[in-house]
Amino acid sequence: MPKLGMEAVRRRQLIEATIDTIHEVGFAASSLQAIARRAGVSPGLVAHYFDDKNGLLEATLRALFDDLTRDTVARLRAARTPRARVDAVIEANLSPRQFDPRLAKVWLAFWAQAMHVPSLARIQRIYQRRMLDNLSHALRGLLPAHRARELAHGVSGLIDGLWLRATLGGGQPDSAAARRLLRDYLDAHLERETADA
Amino acid sequence: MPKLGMEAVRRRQLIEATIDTIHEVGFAASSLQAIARRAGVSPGLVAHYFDDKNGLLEATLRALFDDLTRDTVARLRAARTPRARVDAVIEANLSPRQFDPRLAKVWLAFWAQAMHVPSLARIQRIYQRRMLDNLSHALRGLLPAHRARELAHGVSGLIDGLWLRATLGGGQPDSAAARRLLRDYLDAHLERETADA
Amino acid sequence: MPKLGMEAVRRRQLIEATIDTIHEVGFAASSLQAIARRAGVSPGLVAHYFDDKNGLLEATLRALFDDLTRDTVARLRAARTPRARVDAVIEANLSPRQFDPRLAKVWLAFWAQAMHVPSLARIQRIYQRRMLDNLSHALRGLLPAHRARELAHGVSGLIDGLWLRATLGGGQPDSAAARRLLRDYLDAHLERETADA
Amino acid sequence: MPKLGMEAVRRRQLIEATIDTIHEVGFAASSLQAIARRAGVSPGLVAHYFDDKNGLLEATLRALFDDLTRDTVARLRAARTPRARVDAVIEANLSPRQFDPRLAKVWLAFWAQAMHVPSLARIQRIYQRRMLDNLSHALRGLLPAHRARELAHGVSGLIDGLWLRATLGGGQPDSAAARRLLRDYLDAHLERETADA
DNA sequence: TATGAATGAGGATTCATTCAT
DNA sequence: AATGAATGAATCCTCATTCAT
Repeated sequence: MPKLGMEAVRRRQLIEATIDTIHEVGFAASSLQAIARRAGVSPGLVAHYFDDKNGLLEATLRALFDDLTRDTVARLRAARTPRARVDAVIEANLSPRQFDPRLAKVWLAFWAQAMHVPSLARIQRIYQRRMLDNLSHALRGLLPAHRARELAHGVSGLIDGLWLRATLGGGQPDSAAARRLLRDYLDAHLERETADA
Repeated sequence: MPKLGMEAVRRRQLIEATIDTIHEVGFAASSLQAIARRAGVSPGLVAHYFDDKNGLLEATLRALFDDLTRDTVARLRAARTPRARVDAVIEANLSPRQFDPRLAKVWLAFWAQAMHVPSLARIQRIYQRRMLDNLSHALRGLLPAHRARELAHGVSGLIDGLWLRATLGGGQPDSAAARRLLRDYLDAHLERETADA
Repeated sequence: MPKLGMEAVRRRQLIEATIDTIHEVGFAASSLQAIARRAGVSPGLVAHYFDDKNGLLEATLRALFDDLTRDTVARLRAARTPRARVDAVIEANLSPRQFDPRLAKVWLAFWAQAMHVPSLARIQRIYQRRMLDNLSHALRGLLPAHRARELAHGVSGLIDGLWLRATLGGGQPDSAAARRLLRDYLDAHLERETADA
Repeated sequence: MPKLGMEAVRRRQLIEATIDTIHEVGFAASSLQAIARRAGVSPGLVAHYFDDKNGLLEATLRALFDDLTRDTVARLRAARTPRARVDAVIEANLSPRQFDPRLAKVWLAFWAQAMHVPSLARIQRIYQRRMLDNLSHALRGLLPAHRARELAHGVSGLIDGLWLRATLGGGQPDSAAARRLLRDYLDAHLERETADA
């Protein structure tokens, strides 16, 4: 059975199984055995590819994160105006994909765990920082620096909060409603700033 | 020589120990033995007062929740205008107490766990629903019903999001900054609605 | 089932089971499960009384050591002359009990292990040092200090070597033969020293 | 591109890695993967050359043993008198090489293990028997047969005991001191036997 | 010849829970 | 009311071994 180049396949397989398992039984009940069974491999194989359970968890969070990053980067690259760049960040983070319970529950489980596992905390901080920076930078095309920074905090807070409530609450508000609320939020604040000037 | 009122004392003792333990080692590593040791009682005692581990966890979340509810109710009772009632909800949910890592981390751990434990999910849904209702109701004094509902979603999302980012991110933004952002958010939207009229 | 004061009983029970297990299957194959099964208790109980496997092993070696120490002390106390004190040490260390394969194999397994486990190495060093000191001290009643020290090295070496060969070799020489060889060794050297003078 | 004579190289490589590993982490912790890693080969290769772990261990002990045998034979061949032959055996078994911790610890680990592994026990018995025979034979040139046999037991016991204490005890007595003690032992006993006659 | 993939059993340990006292 | 003894299942992980390439 041992074919060459299995590594990439097996890693992907195990990461997907980890996501599915956490989704179904929760973080605390996600044992290596359960994950391996779902992936259709023996539990010992995890050590072969990820050293230990923590290695697998870290790789899984990183995979989620990289996926979101790729989406964000693609949307940013296509945006031509400051406002379009702000919208790009919002669209990426509140896309239907991010509201898919399979992924959303896993993200949340990792956020809770990150507070006690350094390797996860590192990834989490990068996520948080990057969203803020992307928004700040885009908003600086529309507002003075300190106002841009402040509004970036508001936007990222609203993004995460709406996503959190949807994830916890069983779908309300959904992706579309969340994006609408964010557009409103932006419109209200940008109009106001303009009026001030 | 059973002392009177021992029950309340012991229950409080164990709930506090649960909070401290989750705060320090995380949800997954919070064993009954660890909690009992911290409370200075034997592990068997948990069964006596809470049936089993889940009972203790549920009681702990409920204690956190009741505390927040009491604070909210008190502030609402003191409010005299619709806007003051909205502010009361915001103040309660973004008070420095809610930013205390000892409590915040535990809340978050419970939110993540709630998705897989019905008894916790029930409390979580009540929390989410109640905040929305309180805000909706207050805002209906200022806006048409459907706009009030929508703004309530925004406000509660922003509350939870700012709190989440602060909890995960090590204190930024803090309680005061979060409340300022919410006041801004309200001002911007209420001005706009008024201008529309 | 849980009676008070079980601790001493259980500890003894588990230590005896450890000795029997190492005797029968060797150190490397002595799993906690095997030991617990032989003691008639569940594997989890080991943690209750000895923290972990190492704690049990350490307690076992210490029990062997204390037993030998008690025997040695009793014999030394009864000895009235320097030569009698030397003989006491020899008798204790080469008594039939020390040639009992059940104990001898376990001692040897521990000596081998001690080189890699600090907690065992400490006990081993005390054993080695104490035999040497007891012999040196007794011989100083018969010889000048530096000769006493040297002869003590020879006697303790011969004690351990004869015991080792008997343990490894299936009984040859036995306790009686070993003690005879040591008497000869002492006689030859003491005569010689006296003749020198 | 299979190189010629690869077999001997690989076998030697693996045996050396086994010795180093046992020396560093002890017998119980010496896994095949650890040994293979140190040898710079894959774990599967062990099966190729030694069938299984036990085969590798047996080959390692045999290598140690053959080395000692070669040294002993060479010294015996050079000896011209009975006493010189006795000294040859002592010199070989108490040479500085035998006090090198790298080898000494491994010998001891094997002795302990031999009591439970027949293939090792066989080698161990040959070692023990051969030393005794070599000494007996040489001493029969100086003493009556039954006295020669008895003294041979003493000498071999003292050899093993001094070596054991040095190995366990961190260097005391060392090779030179041990050989001196054995010379003394022989002198004292031979003088005495001669005087008796 | 040699590798790396893969297994599955077995290791120590921890855990929630139960129960006699 | 409260304890400490005890269990047995489940945890993660490591191991010797096998096999296709």
